[in-house]
Amino acid sequence: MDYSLFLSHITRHIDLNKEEGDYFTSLLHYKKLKKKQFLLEEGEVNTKSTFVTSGCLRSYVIDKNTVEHVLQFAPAGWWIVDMRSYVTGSPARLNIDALEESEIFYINKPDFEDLYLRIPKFERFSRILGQNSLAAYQYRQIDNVALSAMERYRQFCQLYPSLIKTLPQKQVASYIGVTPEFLSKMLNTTLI
Amino acid sequence: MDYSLFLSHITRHIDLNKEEGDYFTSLLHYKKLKKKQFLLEEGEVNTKSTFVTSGCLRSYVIDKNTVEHVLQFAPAGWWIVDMRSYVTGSPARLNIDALEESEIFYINKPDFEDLYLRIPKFERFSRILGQNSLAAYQYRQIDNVALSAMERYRQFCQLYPSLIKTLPQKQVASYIGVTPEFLSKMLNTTLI
DNA sequence: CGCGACGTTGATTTGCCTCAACGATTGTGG
DNA sequence: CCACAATCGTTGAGGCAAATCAACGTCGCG
Repeated sequence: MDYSLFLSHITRHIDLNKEEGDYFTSLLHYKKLKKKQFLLEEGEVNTKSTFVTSGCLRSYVIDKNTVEHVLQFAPAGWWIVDMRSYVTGSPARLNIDALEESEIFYINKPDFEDLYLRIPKFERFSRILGQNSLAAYQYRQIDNVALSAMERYRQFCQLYPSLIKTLPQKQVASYIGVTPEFLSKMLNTTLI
Repeated sequence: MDYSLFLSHITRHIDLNKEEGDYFTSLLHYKKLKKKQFLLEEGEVNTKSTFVTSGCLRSYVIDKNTVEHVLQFAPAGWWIVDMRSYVTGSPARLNIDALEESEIFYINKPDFEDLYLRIPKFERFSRILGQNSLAAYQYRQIDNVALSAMERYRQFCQLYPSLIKTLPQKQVASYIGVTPEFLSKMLNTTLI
């Protein structure tokens, strides 16, 4: 099993010796997801932290008109979770599925809690990860309220230059908060 | 100086003995803010973590049409920070000011970093705080994309029953993402 | 007292949505 | 390996939620 991407992600923030690394990887579960396969469905409890090693997942809600709204894309190297459900054990509002064939590692919450006690350095790791995620969410929120649809699209292209090439346009539309029809018109009429 | 609200906030998540509590409070700076006084202005670097003990602060952006968009309210017992600026040292996009006369404690970032090394339990505290904040931001984002203006207003009333009574209506409008005129019409025409 | 901030109401505009139809591409089962 | 079904992007007509602009009454405060 290839843990290298995951371990290098961890050791960007904290140092691990061999024993600690081995203990950590012993907690990991590997899973391969087919396109459209669900990792979490609305109403279930999100009991694991998931790290993507290949492919691309997404989290999204479905509103009362059955329209999907993408909250996050998670290509290789990203975590994805319904944090409220994970922290409180309440039913998830988010769905998480695979946009293409993908590989993930996940850790069950009780194992992660043990890990904090056994190797307290992981508290630091999660603290840093949480702060970075929070920074991203704050700024996404700012963009959503302060920018026009076209500006949000440009922002998205800047932020995820690699995703823009592979993602179906309707997924991008859902992420930036417009209909696929509108995004299409926007891209084909705005010549500037 | 009254540290009780702050300390009880901390000890909800981690235990502190007297010595640890004393060291922690020795890092705190007290400040009283007048109404409309700024704690952070766009372009500055957010170098401190701020905890509110009385009154109410807000963070907001100003878009290119000079319209304010409120990202967060911070009444007593809440933290407030431009996390991207705090983490990376980049110029802040957020403004933070006081909606009324308020009291805060802040900790400078280098002191907080030392605190993590001196009392590693604070890594755990910040990890838990970060996860809770992340949960809140994810769900706010969901509400913003999946709910109508009226539903967002109701959601706000549920979430901040105490704020709704004291806050000027235009601040609430800005938070839920509509103009003050529209919120007024919405509340006076919808009889249901 | 007088000024500025706030809430309200009306007339008008607009950014984006809805619905519908169509061609191009992808993928899948017979 | 082909045929058919999905899925996707595009385009047009029409509609609606919310914004903009403007005017006015009220209140709190310096």
